[in-house]
Amino acid sequence: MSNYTSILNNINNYVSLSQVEIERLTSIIKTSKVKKKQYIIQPGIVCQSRTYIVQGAFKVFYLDENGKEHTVSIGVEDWFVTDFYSYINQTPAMNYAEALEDSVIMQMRYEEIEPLCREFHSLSEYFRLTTEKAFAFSRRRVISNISKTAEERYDEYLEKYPHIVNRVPQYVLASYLGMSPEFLSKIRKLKSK
Amino acid sequence: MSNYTSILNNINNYVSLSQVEIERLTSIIKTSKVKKKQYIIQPGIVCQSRTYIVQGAFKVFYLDENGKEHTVSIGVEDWFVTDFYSYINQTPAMNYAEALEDSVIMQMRYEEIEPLCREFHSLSEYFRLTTEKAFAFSRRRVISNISKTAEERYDEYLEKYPHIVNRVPQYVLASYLGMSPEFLSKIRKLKSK
DNA sequence: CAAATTTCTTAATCTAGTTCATTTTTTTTC
DNA sequence: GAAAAAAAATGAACTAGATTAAGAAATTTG
Repeated sequence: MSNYTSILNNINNYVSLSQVEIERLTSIIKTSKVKKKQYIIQPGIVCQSRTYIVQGAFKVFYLDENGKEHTVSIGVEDWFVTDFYSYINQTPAMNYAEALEDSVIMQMRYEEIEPLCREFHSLSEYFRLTTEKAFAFSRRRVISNISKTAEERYDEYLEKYPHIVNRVPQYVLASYLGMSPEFLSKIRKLKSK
Repeated sequence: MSNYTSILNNINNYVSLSQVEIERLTSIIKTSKVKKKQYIIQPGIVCQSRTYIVQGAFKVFYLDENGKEHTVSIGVEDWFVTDFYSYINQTPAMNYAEALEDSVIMQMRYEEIEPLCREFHSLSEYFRLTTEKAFAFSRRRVISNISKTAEERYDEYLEKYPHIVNRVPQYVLASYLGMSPEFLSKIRKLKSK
């Protein structure tokens, strides 16, 4: 039933897998459909899998002591959604991951994919290279957060992810960018003039 | 002359290297002493190496259009200092990395360590696992930045890195935490009462 | 160890961005 | 497709934190 084209193409951008590796990898991948508003990660529960988005969109967020929502990340097709802290330490998650649209995901469980990384060098390389990229990207976000104004952060996002801006609710984007939804609304109004 | 104990111990926390792997790795490691205030990374120049801190401390920062300094990261013994974005893409760096103390570092050049990662599975695993950890940590910092007050961020740092707080200039820490030095001074005064 | 330089403190003023409350618009649901 | 629910807009009042400026303390350097 499953079509692995999309994830295998992604992997192929970084390393090449042998036929055996492909078979072993796809054998542990579990494909599923997730309805909008459904959670795939929840606080208190260990994040068991690396989740690749085949189709759809997700937000990762957490609720602070005041019940206020903070968007940690936004992901669409061809991205991974994971509560990394929970996943690598195999400790209960702090965050939710919620489908923003009806989605299709492919999941690899920790107990299966980690041994596979230890077994297959190229798989290890794939995750090394992609995580290095994600890390570099995260650093850039930190830099924006500590040194740019709200408007500059919005502009930056607009330029970098024009295809995502209008796909997620505005309050989710505002929270991702570290500002109130009212303020983002104000910024947008200013721009539209 | 060089003593590799420290970096090899670090690696040993994640994977075990064979004698051959150790020899090949140490053969490409270049040890050097860096005087306080010296730069090991500079804007416009490609970040050529992964740099491991054997002894000392570094700050990574960049200067914005107004010449204002923003601390991207602070590193001490047993940490890596790298402008990751520049390193992985082998494009000119945006940041400076400057020694905060007289330091001893071990460097592995991109052209040498990357092939070694492709050759040796355990080395690839080592960098995969440590980068995953660094990434999870960076995510946490993003969360703090978007959802916590300046005081909460300081408290968090104080709890997490009590040994670093008094080792770096206060204005560097303030900038790392995304606040003005004056405001950090105010927070500290409040606490001391 | 004195002079120079760098870092830290303090206080007054200012502003980018928040909060709160209400209304309008859009989306979802039955 | 009407009613309910969720999201967005608007504006007024407020505040966390920035900026500026000047003096005090600490550190570095010859």
